[in-house]
Amino acid sequence: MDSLDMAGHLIRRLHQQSTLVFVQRTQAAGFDLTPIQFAALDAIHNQPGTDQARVAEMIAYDRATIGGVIERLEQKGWVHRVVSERDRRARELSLTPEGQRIFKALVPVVRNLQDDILPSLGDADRARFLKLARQAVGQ
Amino acid sequence: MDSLDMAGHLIRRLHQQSTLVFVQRTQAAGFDLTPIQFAALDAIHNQPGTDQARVAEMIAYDRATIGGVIERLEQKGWVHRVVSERDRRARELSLTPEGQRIFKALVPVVRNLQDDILPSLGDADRARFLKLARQAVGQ
DNA sequence: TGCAAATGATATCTATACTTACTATTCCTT
DNA sequence: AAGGAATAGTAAGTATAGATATCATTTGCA
Repeated sequence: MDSLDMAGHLIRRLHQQSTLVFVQRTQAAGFDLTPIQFAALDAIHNQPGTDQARVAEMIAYDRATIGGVIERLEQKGWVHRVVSERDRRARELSLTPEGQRIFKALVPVVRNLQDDILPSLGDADRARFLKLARQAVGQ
Repeated sequence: MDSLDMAGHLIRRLHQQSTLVFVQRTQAAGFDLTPIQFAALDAIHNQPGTDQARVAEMIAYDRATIGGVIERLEQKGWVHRVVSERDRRARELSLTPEGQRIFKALVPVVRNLQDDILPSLGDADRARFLKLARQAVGQ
């Protein structure tokens, strides 16, 4: 029995590889952010005015951790956070002009690094893998 | 462009799912440990007398974090850690009798939960996915 | 043989990631 | 309209995860 050959371990390795490639490639392009920060930017870009709980839902994240992620995006000056008038519990999120600019510049970089996350798979195998992955996460 | 449909994000979701299933299923069986703690136990079981740097290598982990993982296993009383006589920088690791017992009891539990990590894939698709994953991590 | 390079481990720092508990606010039902 | 349930967010705690720096020890080479 080899625990290193099981689903759990293989997926952990993939995640490791994925995060590493994301950070290295975006840094090489002159940016400083993590994959989850990008996912949050993307969610806010698609749904301006949304709140943290909605962002967490969209990117399949927990409510507790998203606060810190958004806070770091706010500190970078990419995200604006204001208390909602509709619901004073909630904070409405939007990209700042700087955030808009950064996000637009990031999109092609992030798109291009996807293939490098699975470098030892050919195009057909990669497409096959992604299709199965999509199915596995129920999407 | 939908960042949620890209390789990086799908892999993060898989990792999330994988960790959740591992913890839930092992807890249901009466154990309290994380996937990485199990991987470390497995490595030490396979190579008794090895040191932390070797364990980190075996399970593709970084040297800095493995110290904490092993320390928690030591606190649980599952791993014994002694300064090596060959090389006083290194600490030789081995499973305690309790650790041996726990590991043996864990093996079937961990093996059985693997399929639940990818529940929406049929047997054939799961095998296909794992083969591609193995290839992707260069194994 | 001496000393620089390499190695094992720890410490520190940042950032996920999730759980539980708590506060503030809103919703819903009677 | 009142009050309990539900929801948004934060706080605290534990555990990865990795980068970088430091310390002790060992190795290898001039």
